[in-house]
Amino acid sequence: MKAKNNKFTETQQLISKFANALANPVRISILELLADRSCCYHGDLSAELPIANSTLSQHLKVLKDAGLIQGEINPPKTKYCINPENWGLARGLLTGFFDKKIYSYKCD
Amino acid sequence: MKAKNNKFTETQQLISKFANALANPVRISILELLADRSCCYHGDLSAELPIANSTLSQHLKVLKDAGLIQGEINPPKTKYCINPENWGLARGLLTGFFDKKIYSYKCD
DNA sequence: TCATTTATTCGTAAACTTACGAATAACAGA
DNA sequence: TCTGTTATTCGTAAGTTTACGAATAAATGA
Repeated sequence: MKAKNNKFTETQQLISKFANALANPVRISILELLADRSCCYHGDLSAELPIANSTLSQHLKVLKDAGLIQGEINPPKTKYCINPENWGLARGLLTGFFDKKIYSYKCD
Repeated sequence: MKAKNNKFTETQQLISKFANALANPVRISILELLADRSCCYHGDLSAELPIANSTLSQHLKVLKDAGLIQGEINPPKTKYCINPENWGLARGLLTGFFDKKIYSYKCD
């Protein structure tokens, strides 16, 4: 079945959704800081990153909408962490995508 | 050293660059079709994908600029294929990114 | 109650993305 | 040379992203 008829598979859409969340160096930094737990709070991240607070909130929203992180609001602070289930899903999908066999590497 | 001072590392920028190339389901489809060699030419891809030729050219350009594919022009046809070196680089970077240890999964 | 701290939302501007059809280019073959 | 085939580039429109500062919200502590 052609992509033309079905548009795109669920997997293709998920891969592109996760890739989109990773498609910005600020967000890569955020994920690294959260992953190694050197930051947990918005304020911690803000101190490390070269962007305004409001911009940071936007990036956190993108990551949250993609499901890669979760936030726990305890005003006036918000604690963030990696969402382990979706992190694993993203890893599996991306790994699977890149591990596919590439036939006939060279244009010939 | 803080990201704030250095802006971003080379690796962070590379990861986001590759992720950006993957951040669209059309481009995921293109890469899958090229990877399993069911398509090689612009025309083959065009027959499979629900977009105009000119839009396909744009997506191919994004993938080429990211280094994930290469094209060989033999007018009036153009043959495309995966760029194996950069494909391997992207796989390594993305895999490395996701394989990092996640400390203390849960917000607590 | 009022001020402080922390983070988000709002308003806005600039840049980028995605899409299309029309125009163009580049060669093969009649 | 003229025509047909294939793909790219151009021009354009609509929508999205990224960025900032100002305004707002939500609790704590004075």
